[in-house]
Amino acid sequence: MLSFTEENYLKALVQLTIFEEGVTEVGVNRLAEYLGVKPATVSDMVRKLKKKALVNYERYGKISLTEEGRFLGMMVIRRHRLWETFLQQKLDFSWDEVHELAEDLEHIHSKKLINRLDAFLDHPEFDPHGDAIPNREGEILIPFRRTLNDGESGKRYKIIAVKDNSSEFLKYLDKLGIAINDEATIINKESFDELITIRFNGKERVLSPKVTDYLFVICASCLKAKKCDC
Amino acid sequence: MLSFTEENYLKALVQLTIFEEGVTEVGVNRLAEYLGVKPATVSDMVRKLKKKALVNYERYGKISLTEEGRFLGMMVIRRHRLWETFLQQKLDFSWDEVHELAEDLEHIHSKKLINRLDAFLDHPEFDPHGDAIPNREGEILIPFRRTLNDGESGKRYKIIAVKDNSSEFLKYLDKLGIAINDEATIINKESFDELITIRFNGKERVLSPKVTDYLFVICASCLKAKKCDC
DNA sequence: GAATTTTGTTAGGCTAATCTAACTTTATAT
DNA sequence: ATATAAAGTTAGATTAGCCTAACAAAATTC
Ligand SMILES: [Mn+2]
Ligand SMILES: [Mn+2]
Ligand SMILES: [Mn+2]
Ligand SMILES: [Mn+2]
Repeated sequence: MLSFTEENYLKALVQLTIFEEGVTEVGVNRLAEYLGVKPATVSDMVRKLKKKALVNYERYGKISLTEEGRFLGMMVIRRHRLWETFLQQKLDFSWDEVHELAEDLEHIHSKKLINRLDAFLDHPEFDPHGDAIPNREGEILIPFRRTLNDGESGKRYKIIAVKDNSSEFLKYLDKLGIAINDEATIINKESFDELITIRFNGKERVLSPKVTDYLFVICASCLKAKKCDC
Repeated sequence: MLSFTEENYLKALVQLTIFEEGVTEVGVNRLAEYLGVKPATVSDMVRKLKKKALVNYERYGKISLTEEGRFLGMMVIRRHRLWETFLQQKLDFSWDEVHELAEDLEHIHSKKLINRLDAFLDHPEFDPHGDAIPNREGEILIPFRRTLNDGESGKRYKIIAVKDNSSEFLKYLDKLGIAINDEATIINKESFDELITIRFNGKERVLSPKVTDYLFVICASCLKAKKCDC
């Protein structure tokens, strides 16, 4: 059985080497920074995870997940996102509150519990932040995700997920009236300061890159494909 | 903030000094036995809890809870019993499965979460084992509880709670067809081997003291009083 | 009231997860 | 191709929670 801490290392590795576009391995320093610990600590832990066959790693080399490590990391994320969905849908928490609570709940291990929870929620596909929920095999839909900042003027986009789950960011979106599944048209793109003006639900808003860089979108014409290369 | 372990010590102390009839303090050995650790370990931990003003204790003396310690211990039990109720009512777990899972869930700290859960469940009074759920002030109904083994032949009793939450015991009750809130009449009490025969719901069962000692009852004539001295 | 048993404490050690400080290896830039 | 910078490792310390073994105090028994 994995400890709390070991699970958090695996989860971090999934985030950094699978969800991060085009990266399949990370260094000790990057992982340490991500987890908020010192490189020395990661150095030790990674040796331990290697002994358990959860990561690939050689002295002074890069770290990547093994099949088993990837699966276990995905399970942590599955639990996290299912609990977030439960908290929002059944206990009426707002989307900026659920992440914190799920950080603890994700470490409750029972397989049966999490599958019952999944059924109770009617097998949700996405969590409150628009992130896909891995299935019980650890498989997940990882779409090519572009941000609103990459969008073109005049085109229409659907907001499918947020890249930042922090309470501050999510509350700001609430204030702007922006929510997952909203469709917005870019009516202006200022190249000087990267300000983007969008129109949606009859409203008009000016957004800075601090927002547009953290909103994942799909262009309206690719909606069915759940993938957008155009 | 209390650790997992500290919370388990406080919970154990509530069980031993508040729920156990007529006991207000315990020794190091008893607590160690209850928690499944060595006395030396308890000796250390109790000094730590005293420094945090959660227990009253002097070297070579008995251990009891302070006001604060009692409250925090009660909160652990409140969370435990609310989660048990959730698991049974919403996720369809059976009463012999919920205790194990609640052992982990009880350590999730958010006050808001537990109060939302309470509301979601419609403020239940009792958990799946018939145990009263402490309210948010840490208050609890502690009825005078007698077991079926103390009952008299010919009288009618309602089964209100079980004293043992183990899966084995609860499954045996399922097999006998005995459930919380059943009403049964004692039709025979054998003084030689303490076997008790009851009739309930048209069935008749012979019970050993291993069962009758672990079923809390109230006599049918005192049902409204929720307390039974007769 | 002394001997024995029970109960509780202390000293010293272990493991997991963290740190700091000193060091080594690898990468980058002249 | 060196020098410098960046990345990674190691040694030694700390804290929480546990252990065993030796000891001390308190309670019981004779
Ligand atoms: Mn989250
Ligand atoms: Mn999420
Ligand atoms: Mn229980
Ligand atoms: Mn219970």
